[in-house]
Order: sequence, then C-alpha cells, then structure tokens
Amino acid sequence: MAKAPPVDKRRQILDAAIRVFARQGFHATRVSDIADEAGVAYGLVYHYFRSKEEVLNELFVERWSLLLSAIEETDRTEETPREKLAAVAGFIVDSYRHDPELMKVIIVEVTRAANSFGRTHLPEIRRAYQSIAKIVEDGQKVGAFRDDVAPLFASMSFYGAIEQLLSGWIFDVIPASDTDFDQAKELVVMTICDGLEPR
Amino acid sequence: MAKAPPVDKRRQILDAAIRVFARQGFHATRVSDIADEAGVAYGLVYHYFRSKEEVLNELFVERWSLLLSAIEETDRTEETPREKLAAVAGFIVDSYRHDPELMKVIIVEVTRAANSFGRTHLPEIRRAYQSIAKIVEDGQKVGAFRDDVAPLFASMSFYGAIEQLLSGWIFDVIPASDTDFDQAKELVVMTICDGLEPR
DNA sequence: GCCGGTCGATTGACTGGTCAATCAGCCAGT
DNA sequence: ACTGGCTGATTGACCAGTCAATCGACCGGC
Repeated sequence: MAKAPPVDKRRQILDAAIRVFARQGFHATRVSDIADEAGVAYGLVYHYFRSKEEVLNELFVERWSLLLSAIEETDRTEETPREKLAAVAGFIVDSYRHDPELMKVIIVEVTRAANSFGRTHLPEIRRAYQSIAKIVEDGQKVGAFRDDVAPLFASMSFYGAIEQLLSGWIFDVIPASDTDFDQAKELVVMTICDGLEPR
Repeated sequence: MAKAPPVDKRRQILDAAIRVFARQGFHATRVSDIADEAGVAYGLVYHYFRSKEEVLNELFVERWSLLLSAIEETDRTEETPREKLAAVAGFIVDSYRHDPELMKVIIVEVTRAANSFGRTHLPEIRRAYQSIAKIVEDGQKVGAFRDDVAPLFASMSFYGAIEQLLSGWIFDVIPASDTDFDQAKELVVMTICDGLEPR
C-alpha cells in the first residue's frame, strides 16, 4: 500500500477553516486560529495551501461548482420552468440546511464581498446568474413566463431574494427551523412566479 | 463677521473616505489614504473621528437614516400598497443613481457585511426590513396582497431583489444606464407584485 | 494700535502590536 | 539512513492610533 494517511490533514484544515471563518469572519481569523482548531501545527497550513486566502478559495470553489452543476443539470431536465426555479431554490436552501457554516462563509465572505475577496470569483458567480437567466429565458420562449422582464434581471431578483433569506437566517433576522426552510423554498418561487397580488 | 470656516475639513474627510472606501474597500484602505485623498494631515482624521471605523459608521448612519425616514414617510401616505413599494424601490435606486460610490460603500461594507462591521448596525438594518414588512402586512389587510406569504418574508425578498440589482450595477454584472435605473424600479415592483407568470 | 496670551485646529514622525509567511530542522515509517 | 509529512519559533512588513509641537484666529489690557 503506497499511501494511507490515517487522517486527511488537508481536509481537517479545510473543515476547521469553515468553523473558524463562520465564527469570526475571514479577516478576523489568524492562520494560527485555523491550525489550532484543526489540531495541527501552524506551518502545516502552509504545507497544503499557499496562503490563508487560498483556503477560503478552495472552500468556495468546492461548493460553488456543486451549485453550478446543480443549476445546469436542472436546466437539462424536462420539468416546467417554474419547477426548475423551484429546484434551484431548493438546492440552495438545502445547502444551507445541510451545512450552514459553510454557506455562511461563502455568502458572507465571497458572494456578498465581491469587492475584496469575491472579485476573483466574479466570473463563476456571474455564471450562476446567467444559468438562472437561461431558465427564465426558455420559460419566456415557451410562454410560461411573461416576456417583458429581462431574463438576467429576473434572475438577479430571484437569486437576490434567496440570498437575502439565507442572510436573514445567518444573522437571526428571520426564524430558521426545518419548516421555515421548506416554506421558504415554496414561498420564494410563489412570490417570484405568482407575485404578491392575488390572482 | 464672526466665523467663516474656509472649508469644512470634517466633511472633506468624509467625502474623501467615500471615494477611497468605494475604490479599495474598507479593509484595504489605510487611514493615510483617506487623509491624502482629503488633502489633510494624517492626524486630523483622529481629531474628528475616534477611529477609521467611526468614519464608516458616520457615512452609514447619515444615509441609512434617510432611507428609514423615506420608508416610514411613504407608509404614512394614502397610496396603494403597491405604490408604496414602488416608492421604496424608487428611493433606493435613486440613492444609487445620485451617489453610487456612497451606496456602494454602504451595501458592500455594511449591509452585506453584517458579519464584521455591519453587526453593529443590525438593529437599524432590521428596522428597514420591518418597515417594509409593515407595508406588506397592511396591504394584506386591505386585500391588496395575498395573505399566505409572511410579511417579513416578502419584505426580505423584495429588499433582497433590489439590493442584488444594486450589486449587479456595482460590479458590472448588469448594464447601468439611466433607462436601466428607471426600468429597474418598475420591474422589481412588477416582478414582486405581479409575478413572472402571465396573468 | 500693539503685544502677549489662550485655545482649538492642524501637522506628521513615531511606536507598539499584530500576523502572514518562511525556514531550518525533526521524526515516523519504510 | 532516507524521505517527506510535519513542526513552531522567528522574521519582516505593515498600519492604526498617539502625541508633542506648530499654527493662526481672536481677545483683552495698556
């Protein structure tokens, strides 16, 4: 047997970083905090990563690529446009339910921090908006959606609404229980597709 | 003639800070950058403000209180709930049109950075959500809005959609011209009130 | 009208502390 | 005894905030 590291230290560091970043924020965490949380020597962080930023980098890319695949996968199904949007909303909400700390880090430190760190990832972030826009656009072609709203515009509103809900959960502005999560999925789609006014 | 301060240095520092924060982000700007941009000695920043953070503080409070008044003022009018939402959206979009740099700083460094700096201002931010929620709630009572969507929930979606559009303009994800701004105002309200599906 | 004094505004060199990143070596497994 | 994952003390850069000194507007006494 060539390699059998008893514990994957690299993974250990990444997981520790999630916890520490979520707790203190990227800027406020020292590299030693990550190492301590991981139960690992300071220098080892630099053995596996070139910098503190690369750790965050890795966390973002790992999860965001899943989101991108999920959206594009969904788009390839035969579901109705509305169902596709529901699937996207569901995926994002479930991501949060499954690993709130990781999603907190990604949203707070990357997605909503496009100025500092997120700038690097603008292309990937933009790609998510575009993919959602495509779902809307196709919906318009089929007559499922009105065509007087620019697809990218609708996409931004839709994604913005979802992200705002996650932020609300992250910062305890709105209640977060399992039923809240499930309701949220339905309600975002309902709000965006049906609108607030009665039909 | 008693007093004629040749220039209000304090204001000069605040305006410089807007420009520098917008350009480099809060964390990346040194206090000396602000002083240089303002054409003022380093130490003077500390004469008028207790810390770099207090400068950002001041900028946020100054503008956010205007937003809060605008929302609450609007709510007191006799307009329809939908018109009230349109007024809120209009105010925010116009704030951006009028002073994009200041709005960029407020959104990027405070509103969407509730982890680090924004934490201090969560109460004021929350109050904006609540005020919008009240508009929705009253709309429901009058039968103008469906009542199967929690008001605070609708409020978050609405505000989230708007803020996402501003982010899109800030980071060049979506086009930003005067007509785009005007369209945006209408379209957010249309999306949220009427929904994407044809009526 | 002139002088000395007061006080707030203004200046910028300096300090203390913080951390990211480096590196010289240790040691477990083979 | 060699290799490479692993260690953690050290270093060097950076910067927020301090402070002692200067400036200049105004005032009151003579």
